[in-house]
Amino acid sequence: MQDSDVPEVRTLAERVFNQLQDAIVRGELAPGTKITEPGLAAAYGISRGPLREAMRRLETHRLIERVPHVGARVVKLSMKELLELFDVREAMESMAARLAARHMSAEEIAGLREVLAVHERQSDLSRGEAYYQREGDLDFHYRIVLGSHNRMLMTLLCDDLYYLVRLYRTQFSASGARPQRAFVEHHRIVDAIEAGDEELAELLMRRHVSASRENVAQRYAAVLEQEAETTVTPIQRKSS
Amino acid sequence: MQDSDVPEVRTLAERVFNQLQDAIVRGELAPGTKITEPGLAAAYGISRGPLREAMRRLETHRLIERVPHVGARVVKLSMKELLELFDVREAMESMAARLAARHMSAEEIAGLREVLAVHERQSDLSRGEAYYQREGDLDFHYRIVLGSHNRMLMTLLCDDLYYLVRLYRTQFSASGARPQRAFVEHHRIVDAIEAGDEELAELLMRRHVSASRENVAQRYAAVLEQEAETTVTPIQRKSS
DNA sequence: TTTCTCTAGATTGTCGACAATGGTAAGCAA
DNA sequence: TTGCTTACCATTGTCGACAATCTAGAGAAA
Repeated sequence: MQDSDVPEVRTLAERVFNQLQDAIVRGELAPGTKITEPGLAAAYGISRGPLREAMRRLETHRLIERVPHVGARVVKLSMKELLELFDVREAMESMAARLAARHMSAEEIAGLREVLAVHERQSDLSRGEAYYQREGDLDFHYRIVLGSHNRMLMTLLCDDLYYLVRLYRTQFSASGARPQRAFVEHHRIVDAIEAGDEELAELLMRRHVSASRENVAQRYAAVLEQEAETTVTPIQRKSS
Repeated sequence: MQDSDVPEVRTLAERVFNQLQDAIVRGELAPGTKITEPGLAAAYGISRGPLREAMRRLETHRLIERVPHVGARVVKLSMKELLELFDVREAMESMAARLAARHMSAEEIAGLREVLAVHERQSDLSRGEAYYQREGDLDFHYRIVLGSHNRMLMTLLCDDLYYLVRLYRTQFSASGARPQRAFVEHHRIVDAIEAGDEELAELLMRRHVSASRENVAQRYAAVLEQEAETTVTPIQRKSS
């Protein structure tokens, strides 16, 4: 309550890191944009010292890529990397679901159910609006990871990978596109967790992530096909 | 061959980061040691700028812990965190084994077999000497991760977690303590990979890591019991 | 004797300037 | 015209100094 304009972050570098992270994830800094230290330092009104620290943190979060003595640029995400990300998520989130089934308290499970209810209500209100749904989806996965009570898993997934997931979603502007199926799967996962059935929770989460992956891969193949039709004669528009 | 004294690393910060990483993993910097920036900067003969960058990288690798305006200290590892690490490894390495069974080339598999052969030979020479064996063990897991052909998995496991694994091994000075069983399991895993049997490779790797975890947990319980006997009267040796 | 406060020291955060490296484009030769 | 050389400029890497913050210890009051 008392941290309205009192800086809740203790250091300049941290504040700038958060701002930059937000700007990148929201797409305000386009992928591939070159980042120059004096430029950004001036833009945010700070020195290059804290800015470099913020950039270093962005690099470890894989939001920018740096090469020594050359510079940094916002990550340009490839479909190959997106599919890699799904494999990692499948491995870690299925483990998280297993641990959640083992460790989650009744209160945590109730909170999880609440998230699903809110999720469902909003989806009723705006069926085509994917934004809330996606945030709700991330919220769901987020809470299960927290329920694993495994701090290392939490850090890896919530602090590192989920920002990448959001970035992918904005860059490919790809909605989940399978809302009702995801609903059902989410509920089944919570059921398994509540029953304390570790094996089932793990299996269901694994299928859930895997299905998302297949969905993305399929749509990607479709896009590729479409692009192949429109770019069979790319020479004619090579240069002006 | 030509990089004898020509710096293979492009920047001071990177070199110091590597040196510090080594010092911590080898135990030269004891866990819990307070890190002061002026002190280390003087020790390595560099300014605080590059040193802070190196420390930031160490922090993201979880080798040191920092709190703003207070300072940094070498991580003090708890058994709870070690067990958490095993859970994460189980999740990611089993996925790596699955992908390795799908993607590894004949050359890579041959190299993997070679590692096992060297491993076995050294173990014959010095049965009690756990050092080579452990390095060989890490080499084995390392190569399977590489065989997954998943860059994100490689970064997460090889660049981040494996340094922690080494740190745990030096801090707890705990050898694997189940050499012959690990041998057999390693061979079975390679067999499954060579056969392209994804499911089996994943399952075997999962059991392999899980068995390691149980081994550690069991020995930890034994240590706890032993400590309970010897530390019922801890006051007498409180200070010198 | 114990506890609280306050001061002093040290440490971290931030800044501006200098040195080193890489990219770029102009100029020259073939 | 094309290819290479070279000089310039922008950007990154590094350094030392100042400001903000925290910790420890001395001293006073209960």
